[in-house]
Parts: sequence; structure tokens; C-alpha cells
Amino acid sequence: MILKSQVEWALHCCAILAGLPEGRYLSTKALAEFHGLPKEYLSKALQSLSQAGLVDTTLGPSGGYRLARPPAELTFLDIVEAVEGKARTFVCNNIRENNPCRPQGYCESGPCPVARIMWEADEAWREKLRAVRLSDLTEALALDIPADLWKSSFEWVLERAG
Amino acid sequence: MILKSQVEWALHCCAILAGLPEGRYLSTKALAEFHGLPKEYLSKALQSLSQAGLVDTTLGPSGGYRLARPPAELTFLDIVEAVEGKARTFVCNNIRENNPCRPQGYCESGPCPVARIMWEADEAWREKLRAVRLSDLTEALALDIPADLWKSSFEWVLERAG
DNA sequence: GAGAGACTACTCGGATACAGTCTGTCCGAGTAAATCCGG
DNA sequence: CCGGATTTACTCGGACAGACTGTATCCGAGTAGTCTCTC
Repeated sequence: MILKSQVEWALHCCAILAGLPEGRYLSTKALAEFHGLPKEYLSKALQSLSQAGLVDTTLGPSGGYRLARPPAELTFLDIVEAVEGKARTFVCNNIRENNPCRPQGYCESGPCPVARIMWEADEAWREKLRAVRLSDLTEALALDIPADLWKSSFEWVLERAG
Repeated sequence: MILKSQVEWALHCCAILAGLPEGRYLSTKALAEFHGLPKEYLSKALQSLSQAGLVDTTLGPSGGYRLARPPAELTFLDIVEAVEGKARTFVCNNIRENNPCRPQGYCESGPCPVARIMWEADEAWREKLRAVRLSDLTEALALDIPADLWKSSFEWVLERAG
């Protein structure tokens, strides 16, 4: 059970978009070039973000993506779920129904206890992701990255933002 | 990102094995029949448990599996990791290394902040699974299942336990 | 110089292909209990 | 009746195949700016 690499890409791209000045867009091409990723496939991840309503998009030249909401109102969970889907990581096939001792027509009272526990863990994971805002990430990145690299990256992006 | 169905199977099988009297074994065939699962494929899940040291096995007739430890000393995480592996659900490909502004030979100071956050969520998930013991599951099952079904199932298993 | 039309650069979506994993099946090797057979 | 050989029932591991998902590429349709051409 491993998350797709698109999740990683989407998170990094959102971090870049978070630094974009109000009203500017950044193209898939620029984002792909900045991260060294295949443009065509990266666009699938960005399309997922777009379909989830996390980013706005404009067509035509100087078109591209920008965040639909301020970074403080976007959580990691939003982004992860946009790419990976909202489905739970554990699916219950109710194999308890196959119990040979089970009386005919017996109806289960509720979700299988096994599933209940797995779903609680899944919820703990999501809760942790829900608690981290995109703005928290950019703050962490600002501390992590040397100031000059931070500045030159910002300028690199600005040059390409329409 | 969905866990394999083998995880579900392994959890249910462990719950059955937890009810087995001291020193008795239960065969793959019986476990597969009880849960309505393909015997050959279920054996893969049980082999994973065996390789992880969670269950003991004996060959020959009246052979099969039994828990290697008391149910109170087996956690959900043990079982999930035995089947699914211990690898983190988020892998960091360090795409920040491709930043075109990054100076040559620049060495990252530590793990990528994005990965750090994802790994914390992963750890929260595992922590939740670590907190649930197999004995907790059997207690929950005892409450969930009607007493007569519980009893007849136990007898069904005992008949086949060598 | 202004407006209409052509052009360009981009997003979006579908089609396609390939690889890896998940699911499932089959079979042979090895092992331990049960059975059989000879003394 | 006893001990050794055979049979049986099971685990274990590898080989294999099909379905599905993840990764990746390509191309056509649509759109918004830009450019060009004409008046």
C-alpha cells in the first residue's frame, strides 16, 4: 500500500503555487520543468486538483494554475484526497458472511469489528493530514531552504508566471 | 492506496486462531473453508504471518497454524505489517533536487518537509494499529456475535483443529 | 489607427501502451502422523 | 505384539497467468491572448 507519486508531485506543486502573487497563473510546463517531471503526466495530477476545486485554471497563453483558496485554507488532506481519492484504505468484504455455522438469512448488525478498527486507524491518518495546512508547509520550507535558493527559486517562478 | 484483501483475511484468521485451545493447530483448509476463501491464495497470507514469526506451524496431518504468542501480545500492526510490509505508505523521491536554481553539489540538510509531514501521518496510522491487541478484537467479536453462533463456530473449528 | 480575422500557446480530455502489483491457480518437495507389514 | 517401512495429509515454496492499477506518452478539441491584415 503505497501512495502514488502524483501525491508527492501535487504537494510540491501546491507549495509553489502558494507563493504565487495574487491573480497570477503558473503553467504545467513550468511546474514540470521546476521539479524535473514529465509534463504530460504531471498534468494528470494537476487536473485532479482542478476537478477537486483546489486550483483555478485559465486557458490560453500565460494560462495555467493558481490556488483557488488561500494556503491557510488548504490542508494536506485536501490535496492527498484530490489525487488519491476519498475511499478508505481498508475495504471490508464481509467475509464473516461465509461462516458455515451462520444461520440462513442472518443479517449482520453493523460493520464488521475488524473493519471498524481499521477504519479508526484510517481516520487517525486523515485527521493528521487534515491538521496540516498548506501555509504550514511553506513556513517549514522557508526554514528548511537556504535564503538565496529560496529567493532565486521565487524569481525563477515569477519569470514564468502569467 | 488500498490495503490488500489478504490483510482482512489475516486479521480474521488470527481472530480464529486466538480462540484455539493451547497446543492445537488449525489447517489452511479449515480457515479457507470457514471464511469462504481460496485455500491456495489464503496460504500466501498465512505464510506471511509465519515468516513474520506471528504464528507457528507444523507439517503433516493434523498440522496447521497456531499463534506464536498470546493474543494480548499481538497487535493489529503486527498482522498488517506482516502482510503488507513495513515500508512507509509515502515514498519521497526528493524531487526538490531537480530545482533548476539549486547550486551544483548542494546537499540537502535532511528529509524533505513534505515527506516529514506525510511520515508523521503514516506514524499516526501505525500508532493506532499498534494500540489494538488481538485480544481486544476477540472481545469485540464476542459482543458483536450472537452467543449461539459464537458457540457453534467455536465447535466447528474445534472439530477440525489437530 | 481601429477592428476583424488568423495565429499561438496553453488547458483539458480521451486513447493508448507498458510495467508492476494484486489476485488466484497449480504443482513438486519436504515433513510428521498414521497405517501397514514382517518378524 | 513390536519395530521398521510405506502411505497419507499437510505445509512450504516456486512457477505461472490474468486482471487491475500506476506510470507515461501522444494527440485532438477548445480557449484566451497576441499578431496580422485590411480599411
